[in-house]
Amino acid sequence: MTQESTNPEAVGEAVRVRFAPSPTGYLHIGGARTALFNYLFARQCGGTLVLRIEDTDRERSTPEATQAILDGMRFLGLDWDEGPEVGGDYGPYFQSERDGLHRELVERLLAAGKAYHCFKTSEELVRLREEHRDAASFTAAVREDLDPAEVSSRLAAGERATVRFRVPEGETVIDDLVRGEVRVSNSDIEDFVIARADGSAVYNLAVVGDDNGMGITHVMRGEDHLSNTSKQLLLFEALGFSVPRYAHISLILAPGGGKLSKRHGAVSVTEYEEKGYLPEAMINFLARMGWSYDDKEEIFSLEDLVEKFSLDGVSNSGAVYDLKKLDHLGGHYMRQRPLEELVEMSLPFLLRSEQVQIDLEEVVSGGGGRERFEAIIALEQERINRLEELPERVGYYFEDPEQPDKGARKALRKKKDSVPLVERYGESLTAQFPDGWGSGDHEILEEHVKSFLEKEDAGLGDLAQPVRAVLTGRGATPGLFEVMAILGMETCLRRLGKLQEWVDKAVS
RNA sequence: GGCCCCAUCGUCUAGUCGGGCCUAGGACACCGGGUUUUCAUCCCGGCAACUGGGGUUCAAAUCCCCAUGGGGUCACCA
Repeated sequence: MTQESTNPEAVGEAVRVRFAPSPTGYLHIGGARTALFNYLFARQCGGTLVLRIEDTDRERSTPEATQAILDGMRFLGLDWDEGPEVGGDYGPYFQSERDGLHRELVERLLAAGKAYHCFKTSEELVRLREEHRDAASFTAAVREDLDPAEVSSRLAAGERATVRFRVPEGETVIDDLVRGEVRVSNSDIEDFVIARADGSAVYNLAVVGDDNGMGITHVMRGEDHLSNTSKQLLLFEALGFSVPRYAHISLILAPGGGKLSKRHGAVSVTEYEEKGYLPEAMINFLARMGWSYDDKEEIFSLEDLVEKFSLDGVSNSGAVYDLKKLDHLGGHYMRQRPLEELVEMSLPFLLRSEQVQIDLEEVVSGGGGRERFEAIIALEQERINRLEELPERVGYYFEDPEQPDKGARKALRKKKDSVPLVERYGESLTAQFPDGWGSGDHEILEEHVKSFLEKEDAGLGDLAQPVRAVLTGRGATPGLFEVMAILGMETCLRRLGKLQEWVDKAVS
């Protein structure tokens, strides 16, 4: 078994790969990873990424799903060279529009005697399957050498017939780029249907026709297609087409093991987008599921991946996805993003929230509200993993907290004797800052508190803990003085005034 | 059930092709500790794996076989 290099030079032709989702739902994270791998492979070797929509399941395919898939790809930053909305020389790129092409192929196979009409009704087929457990005997039962004249007369009489491929004897070998040689005895492959009674092509034939028609050189797809591959190979040979290279990627498994489904939470790229995960985090996460570079690096940008991706690094065992890891990457990239961009991205998440009042106009126009808003985001930037976390964390900047949370109550109980100290602190603030302070003045506040505590001969903990609790209603927040700076003096003093009341409540 | 794929820490994985450098490396999670006004970040440390059994060999996580386990697939769906 020779595992050639995945280097396109060794292949001797321009690489053309495809991502071929069927638009029956949103872009699944497994599909997204397949798309990513195809994208990386194409970009790395200067090849072409084709996006083909396999919408031949008329019952389940929807335009909405197609749109969702395109949106998902764009969110991730995976652009395609040929396909919907961009066109190309190998179109059409919707499989349903290639029906004529597929029918021609069926005719060719029929004419060459490599396929035949099957008049068995579905009831008969159900029975045959029960009687014939294995492919070989099923084929023997279903395959009948009808007289051509009889076939045409029955067809002319309006009898319904599918077209089946006549599977030849022998063995089919898949030379898979990640799995090596996979051998399947043809006797394990039944004479499968390639055209429905209405003449339209069934999946395997359509794929072969399209992959060939689109000049695809490498087919990279999920392992669930491995069993289709032998059938497709048979078709390629029967049609005299040159066979593409194959690479079957292992599936992404649900946390408990097993196939990923809606039960396991978010499985569509759209859902992750809505949760506010950054696309670069998704890309990094997806790439590391089933692919690795070495024994050190974990962080990869899309650009890094284009450079470093290799089929050699693709593992052949299934990968259970771990949301904790995604969160970690989410936080990492959150801290990498320029503040300006985060501000823009945060807005939609915050505008949705009722407890956050943002003067959108002012933020967008860059007025004082903008400065304040940026300061808030800057503080949260290093603490969140996804944008969705924002609204519930920043409520206290916009409304006085009504209740202390658990951590705040604990702080209030522990420092209940600090009430007089805090009262004097409030007075000191008033005296020191007659005109208040700006949202970026935390250093001044910190200096002031130091000298205040020195005079009082008290520790910062005794003051900061209860102050944080009554100012924010929380036991944990960003640095107290940063928060106070943004809150402004008026708000701080007003909330500080409630300390005794809050302590009483917390203690009782 | 038939056929096919797979098998290293809880999870993602390096190492497996070209046996010795592996007393099995990294990351996430978890548990300690440090920094800090709390949280987060960051830093240090710890826990934790070659599925089992046979071979081959001076030597096996690495090669072979079997078992077991997991996954996929068996439509006039894609």
